[in-house]
Amino acid sequence: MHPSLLTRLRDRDYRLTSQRRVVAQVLEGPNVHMTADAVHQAATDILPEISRATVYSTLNELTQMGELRELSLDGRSKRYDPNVAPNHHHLVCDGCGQVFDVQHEVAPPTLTADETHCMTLGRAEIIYHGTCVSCTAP
Amino acid sequence: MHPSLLTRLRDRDYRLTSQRRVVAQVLEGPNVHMTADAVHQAATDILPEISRATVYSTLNELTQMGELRELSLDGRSKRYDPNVAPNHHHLVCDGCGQVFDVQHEVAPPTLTADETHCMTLGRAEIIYHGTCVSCTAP
DNA sequence: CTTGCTGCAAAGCTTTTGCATTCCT
DNA sequence: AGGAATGCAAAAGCTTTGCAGCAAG
Repeated sequence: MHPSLLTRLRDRDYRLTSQRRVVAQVLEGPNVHMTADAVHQAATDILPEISRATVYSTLNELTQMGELRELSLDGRSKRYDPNVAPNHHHLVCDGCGQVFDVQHEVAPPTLTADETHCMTLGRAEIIYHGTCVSCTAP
Repeated sequence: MHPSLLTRLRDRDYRLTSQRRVVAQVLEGPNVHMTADAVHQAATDILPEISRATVYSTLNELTQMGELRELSLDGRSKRYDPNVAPNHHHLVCDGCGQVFDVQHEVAPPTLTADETHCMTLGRAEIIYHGTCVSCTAP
């Protein structure tokens, strides 16, 4: 099992203010893919005076540090994933936007030399699109 | 070779007004992944009085019809791809946002029964992240 | 005549920014 | 005290919407 987000942050030299701790706390757990707004709402329940700007800037810092992964799944708002394991992908309901983790053993097909267009390659993510049961019947 | 977007639209019963024709024209060609704003700008060069709202609504309709694919690659603005072939994926520069097509022979790994979470599966898209040559050296 | 498309402007949602204040060592 | 983090409010970027006018069958 991988260490939790909060544990990882303590192990780095990252100043854990109460606001930052609450943001990390809210993002803790498996299969968590919250929008910035959802994080702010959940954080507000614990720490009522936390501001939107702080939530946004914390999310951006953690993403920058590699402790969160930013997901652009639907063109609306970004989602934040505390699971940064490799070969970890997503299944999205195109109806309601709900997200499930998909953990594979194998990596996606590699690119041939001319397919890379001289770019330095980073990770490859797979987005599986689908429709969940609630969104099927109208 | 697949028929072009404009050809496909003519073959359906889609009313081709001058505005819609210009939008389709601008999106014609290989390796095209424009934002709505880019489409509007390019369209304005041809048809100066075309409005933003019309461009947006046309893009949404064509996406709905399955003639365009909406790409959420970077959490900023959506991009529109006239190439709707299967096993067609994307390589994105995380620096400048430029996009290249990637055409594979094989499909991504399939999901096991419990991985689908009872969802009806649609397409699977792979996003390869990387850094292009211009974005490498600071 | 009737339906649908367009343009304009306004509103909506998400995210970022500037600046004064507060917090923490 | 001094540097960093926070909150507030304003601004910025992207997209949708309501409505009046126009075009086309």
